[in-house]
Amino acid sequence: MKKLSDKQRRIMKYIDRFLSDKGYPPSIRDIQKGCDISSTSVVDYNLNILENRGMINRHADVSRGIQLVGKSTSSERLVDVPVIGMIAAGEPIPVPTPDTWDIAAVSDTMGVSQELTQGKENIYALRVKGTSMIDALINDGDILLMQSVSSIENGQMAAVWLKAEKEVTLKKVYVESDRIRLQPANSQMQPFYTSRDNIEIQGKVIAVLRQMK
Amino acid sequence: MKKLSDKQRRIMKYIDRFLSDKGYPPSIRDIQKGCDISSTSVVDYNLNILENRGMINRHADVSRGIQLVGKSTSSERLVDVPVIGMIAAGEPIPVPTPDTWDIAAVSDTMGVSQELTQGKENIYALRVKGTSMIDALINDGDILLMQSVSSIENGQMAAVWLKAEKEVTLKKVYVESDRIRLQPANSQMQPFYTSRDNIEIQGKVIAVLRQMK
DNA sequence: AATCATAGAGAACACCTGTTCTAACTATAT
DNA sequence: ATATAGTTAGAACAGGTGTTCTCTATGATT
Repeated sequence: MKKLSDKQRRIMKYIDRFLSDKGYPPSIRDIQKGCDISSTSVVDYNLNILENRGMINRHADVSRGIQLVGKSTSSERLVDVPVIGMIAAGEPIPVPTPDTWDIAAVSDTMGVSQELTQGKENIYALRVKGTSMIDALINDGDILLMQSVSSIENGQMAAVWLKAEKEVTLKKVYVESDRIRLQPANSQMQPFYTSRDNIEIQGKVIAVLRQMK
Repeated sequence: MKKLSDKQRRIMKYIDRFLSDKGYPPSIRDIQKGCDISSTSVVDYNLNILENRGMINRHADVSRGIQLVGKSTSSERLVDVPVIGMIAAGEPIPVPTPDTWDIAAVSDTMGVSQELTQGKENIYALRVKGTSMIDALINDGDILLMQSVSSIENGQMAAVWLKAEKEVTLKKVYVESDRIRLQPANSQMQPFYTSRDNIEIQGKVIAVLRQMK
């Protein structure tokens, strides 16, 4: 794929800015003026190239019928996730309640790109308190994106409640013939074994976010 | 504020669906057909009401010049960040070039919530290759959000190139009287000391993203 | 020098589209 | 019944807008 010309890049940029600025796409003549191009036909010419490259979609005979591909109309790329509480070693994690999913009823939410949630449903977030999950490469203050699920597949990272030990831990869960193997994310560390009825899956870990101060 | 009429609600819904469907706003006549309204003037009439109520913005004499208010802000909450390469222990990290910041010219980008970048400029992303940064609680496959800066403050996490050792490491950097202290994020681990002219700050770490499979 | 692909200029056409005007039709209150 | 405000119909106008056509310019290749 050949590189875009300078003019084509300017046009892409202009459409993008115009769109997020005004909420509707520019006309050919808007682009002409905005990018300082001499003729509408030149704009048309370059738009056709951009369409062939798959950068935009054009709708014939529709005024301002330009669509930026990949920019799936803004709001769908951002998901609001409820932050329902803390997670710490010694206490069970907060469980999502029915009105957790009603963003309007939740006090604390955070915006997350859909690339991160992969379009999954029933996502919530937890703040990590304490350094007890260092072995999962998770630090104090990190944020966990969790999915509320009834069961998980082998090898997936989950928040697991250990009944006997009365603590929650983040591990990759493997069901073996007669026991459960809990494997830390840090592969240098040893797995932990326990019985099937000592554990309770509290949620599946989708992603970890850490923000530096 | 009086309630919207049934027709006005239908129009709002139609504009919303049309917009997220096609990426550009509907014309008056699109709305007329889509909402089964008898005349363009009726559409115009109701659009004026919706504008007075602050539900939409209209731009005079601009075809498809309808803007849904409230929807425009969501795109501003998402930032597109260029992913400019890999980071591994034994090699210097890719350096942002002038056209790195031109999203249209970069092949790989990812959407990130502005809550994460805190509105900072000059943000780029790196994929982590290998497990050499376990001591910074960073795993293979993680994504680093970096900021291109000329200097950093004491205690901030940075990607540091160690000239003598010929490797890059992620540490909190402290300038002490006669030496540099590099402190791992994992507080259980020992700091590393080196001389001032053995290091080269390659970027400031803004955030870490980890996605589970 | 001749050829060809790529890019640009300018103008004109035909349709799209916002706007406006007039007239008629409700519904409610007087 | 009368008046008034709110809503609807239909048509027509003027300018916006995508498209197309012809001609020109540039630059690499033969």
